[in-house]
Amino acid sequence: MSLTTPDALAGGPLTDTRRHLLDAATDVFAEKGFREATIREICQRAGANVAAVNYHFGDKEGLYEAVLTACRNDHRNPESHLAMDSSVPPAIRLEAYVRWMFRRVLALDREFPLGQILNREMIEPTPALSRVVEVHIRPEARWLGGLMSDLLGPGFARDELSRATMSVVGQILFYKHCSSVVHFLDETLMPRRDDFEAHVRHITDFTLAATAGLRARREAQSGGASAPADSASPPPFCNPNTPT
Amino acid sequence: MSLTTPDALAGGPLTDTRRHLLDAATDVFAEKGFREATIREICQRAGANVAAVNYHFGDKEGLYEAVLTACRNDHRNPESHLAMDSSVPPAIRLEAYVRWMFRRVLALDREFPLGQILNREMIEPTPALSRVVEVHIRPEARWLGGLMSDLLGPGFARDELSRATMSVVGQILFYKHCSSVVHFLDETLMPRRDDFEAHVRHITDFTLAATAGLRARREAQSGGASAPADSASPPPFCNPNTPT
DNA sequence: CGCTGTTTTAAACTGTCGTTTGACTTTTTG
DNA sequence: CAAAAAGTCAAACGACAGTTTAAAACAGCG
Repeated sequence: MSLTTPDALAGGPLTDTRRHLLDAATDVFAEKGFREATIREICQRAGANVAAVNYHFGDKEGLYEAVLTACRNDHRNPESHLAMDSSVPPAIRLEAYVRWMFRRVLALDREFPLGQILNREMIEPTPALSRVVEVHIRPEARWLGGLMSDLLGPGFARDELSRATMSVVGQILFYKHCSSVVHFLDETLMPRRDDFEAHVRHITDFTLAATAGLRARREAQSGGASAPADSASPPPFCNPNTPT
Repeated sequence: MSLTTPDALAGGPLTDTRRHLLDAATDVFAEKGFREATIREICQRAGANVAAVNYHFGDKEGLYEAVLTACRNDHRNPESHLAMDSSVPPAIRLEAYVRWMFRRVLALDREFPLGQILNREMIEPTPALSRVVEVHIRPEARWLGGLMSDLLGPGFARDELSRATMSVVGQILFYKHCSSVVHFLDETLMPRRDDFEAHVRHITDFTLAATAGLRARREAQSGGASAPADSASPPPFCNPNTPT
């Protein structure tokens, strides 16, 4: 299996064509997904030969993995910092998170293609799904689960917490995964730059109203009854292979 | 352009091979989507020759459209009737609708492939998207918008109503569009037959708590202020081309 | 039976995409 | 400087998918 390729799997030196290929591949994979992206288009955008991908990265999958390795999540975003700041009230953190994720999902910031690649990976998973989940999705899901726990208060089981978390991201991802249908139904329904904040406020308010209502009901129910041992149950979205 | 095909666009007589092709194509399109479905597999399942599709339906798109024409929505479902019954309280109708849509989305009933085809059409639209939206999606969206209006009460503008409606279907569709990620994150989170009702109840409760909270806030706000002319604004998800 | 129109069939055609090849050029290095 | 290694390039290969073709099989009917 020792091919002529120099360092197909390792990072290797970032020569010019390597960089150009990585940049072009990042854009094309984000725009079209792994399957619909063609090596020919990537090489054309990179100004390289068709054989360059196989030479530098082994094959198409190797290039895709290299793109995933090169992409870093956008944690320098101020919304991200606000959402992560545990000294901020949960309602404010939720709004900051919704705004942050919504921006990434809708690709309102052009210079951040990882969000698009993650979306593609959800709809049409590739062999790199496990890495994508462990590196990018699971940490964020666990964090959001903690925030939802703060909003809902005690007395909720692990799966109830998980479902509430998924209700939040479901509202956001809907606009990405169903964008063609939404656009066709009524193009004014699709978030634009001028009404983006109204969408953020709706999803935040909808979620806050829901959690407040569920919390009030749970507190009224467990007024005298014994609450389930929630603090003993593991937090949601744990890695089952990492028993930490 | 007069080909040798008998009645490529019209329905034509339902000979044996036609029926077998339609049945096989329905299954394959539902399982793999338009793009990944291959004519060769459809013909193999139908026990027909590869040229049969082009002879009977013109091309792959013609077969797809014929499948869409042959598929009818499942309005004989008891949950559908309960949801549509305007004499039933809105909260009950919402729960019935969530159960109905969830079952279609998750394909818990094997004998109803249209739901899968609709899902594929959202993620990867084909030229048949406009027909699919007008025939199947828009009527249901408008109906659900009316139900959300009942839940939210007066005083909500058209786009607020639309966003609330999309918050509901977003929660449901999430499990379909992100099934691979959810399965990988924690396979116990994916709805199964034994905890399906718990998911239905969560989405229903989450939505009911949200609408109740938003309604209470709106009623408190517009205690003395003038409410916007909501009854004059058109209902959500109207067809902009049909000014009825 | 023989003719006609319809349906079926095996095979080939066309285009695309990932990959490989072998010659050529550039860079590194002893 | 010259040999070796690394990189580039045009061209082709092999697989696959949608479509077409032309001959064969079949049906109805005088």
